Amino acid sequence: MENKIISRKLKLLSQLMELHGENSFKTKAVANASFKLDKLPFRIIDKTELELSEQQGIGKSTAAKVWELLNTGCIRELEDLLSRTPDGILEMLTIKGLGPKKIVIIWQTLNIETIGELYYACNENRLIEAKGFGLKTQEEIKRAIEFNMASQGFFLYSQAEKIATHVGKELEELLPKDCLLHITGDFRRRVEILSRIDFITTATEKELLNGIEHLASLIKFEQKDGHIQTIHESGLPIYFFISNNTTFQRDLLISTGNEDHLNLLKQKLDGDIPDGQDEKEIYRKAHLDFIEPELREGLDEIEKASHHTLPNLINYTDIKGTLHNHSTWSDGVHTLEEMARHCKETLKLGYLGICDHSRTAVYAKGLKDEQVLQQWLEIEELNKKLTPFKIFKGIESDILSDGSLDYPEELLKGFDFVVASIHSNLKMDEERATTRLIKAIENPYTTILGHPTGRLLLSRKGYPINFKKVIDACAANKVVMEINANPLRLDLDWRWHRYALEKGVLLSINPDAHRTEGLKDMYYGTLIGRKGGLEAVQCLNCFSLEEIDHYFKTRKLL
DNA sequence: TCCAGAG
DNA sequence: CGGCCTCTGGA
Repeated sequence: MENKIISRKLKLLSQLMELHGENSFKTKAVANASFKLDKLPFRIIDKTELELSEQQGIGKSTAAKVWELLNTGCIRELEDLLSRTPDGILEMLTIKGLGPKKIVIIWQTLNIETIGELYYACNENRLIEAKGFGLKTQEEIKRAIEFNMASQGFFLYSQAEKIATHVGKELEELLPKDCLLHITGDFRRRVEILSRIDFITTATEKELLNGIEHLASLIKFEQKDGHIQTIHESGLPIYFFISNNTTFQRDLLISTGNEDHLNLLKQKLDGDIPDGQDEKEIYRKAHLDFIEPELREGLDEIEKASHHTLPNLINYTDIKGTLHNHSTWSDGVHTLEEMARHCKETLKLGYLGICDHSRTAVYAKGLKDEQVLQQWLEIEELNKKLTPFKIFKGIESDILSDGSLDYPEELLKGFDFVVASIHSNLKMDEERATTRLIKAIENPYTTILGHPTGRLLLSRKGYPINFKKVIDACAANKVVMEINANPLRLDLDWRWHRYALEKGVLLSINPDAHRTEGLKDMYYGTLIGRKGGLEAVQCLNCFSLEEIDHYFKTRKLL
């Protein structure tokens, strides 16, 4: 990913050089080299240094040639040019529809240097003045910019978590020992995408400011009424709310929110929210059971808390195994054995479901029919070696456009379980996408419906589906729904967990891991499952090895 | 991932 | 009209 962006940048820079009338041989050399870089494993350590690896079948001579091209003077000129190139120009590369060539044209003819100016030009109908741009392209670019703006300023929970942990730890050291510092706000409620992080503290404003000033990662700060606003170097705003020892628990609860939840809570209390020893006591004063922060969304949680029917939320330690993972058989990074040993030895899990891509997914080296049989042999061998740990024979079978799975029945029969998911033809309307999914759900060999909407948070909207119909179909056909635990997906969305659970649908927290480290993503899946109200007993991979083995076997007999 | 085809 | 750039969709 990063490689691609860098090589596109190099391409852009070489275009710019051409326009600036630099030595054309060198320009060509750089253009050539940067073109080849698309295919090379490389990494820029700083602006002047490239690291070329000899692995992955790239010959030494090719590597050396590229290295030389980029090292003999070209880099210096590039660097020079880079310093003269407005930041906005490079940023334009992030807009869909704009590559190096087009950006240079826009820059040269319209003198546009930032995305803002570009957007403005689109609105003023000026972009069509540039050669090669028509009304249609102008509209496309405008739409692309709008999409970028909409997702800009938002961060994935997983990204925010890294920042929050880091800042929290560092700041704790800088504040007086007896100070409380607690994460709060949307983050505490485990909202999947965030526009800022909130902390609350009992430190005084002076102590807090002093601490913040010593944190190099917080680039600017502003004092507001009752809180301090800062911006982390990543661009994520961090707010610090100042509380005190007497009202801390109440302030924590209020800053955690959300607004709907607080309003419902106030109704229960006939007025304002009181203070307490801890949040539990505050809820008790409202005659409510303690409500976990992730459930505080103003949905049915207050109701349930008053009837003592809140779910007993799942914990990460409830997870007994993992389903839906990839290996080197398809597009994974680690071998089946490495994945299995990691599960068994490092994560102490009882089983691993391996679900490499199926034959339609050529792009992901999907398994051909006979490869499936070979993989089964390897699984059987490994199972002997690793017992009592067990690898389940699974497959992530593509749901074709008409809703069918892409292996013949005789082969599907042989799997312990089948994850069915959509990877192609994502642009269906709601009706067609829904019937496509339902047909796959009705397939007797489908055990789990994989990432139901195909969304990628902050970058791709999923295909539109009728959630109720899809969930009902899963209930009717005893199909488990995946909570894809990849922090970019978290799909099924937590807002639909309750409905699915009420219908008796089991959920499964699946990491969709393509490498051993990816298995940890089940942590994010657990958090979002908690937010959705998931209990361990309703989660397929919280089943013990014996239970899940039995589940797969009896399910197939039905 | 790669290629043909469209805009 | 051909060539060019970039995106899309199918395999």
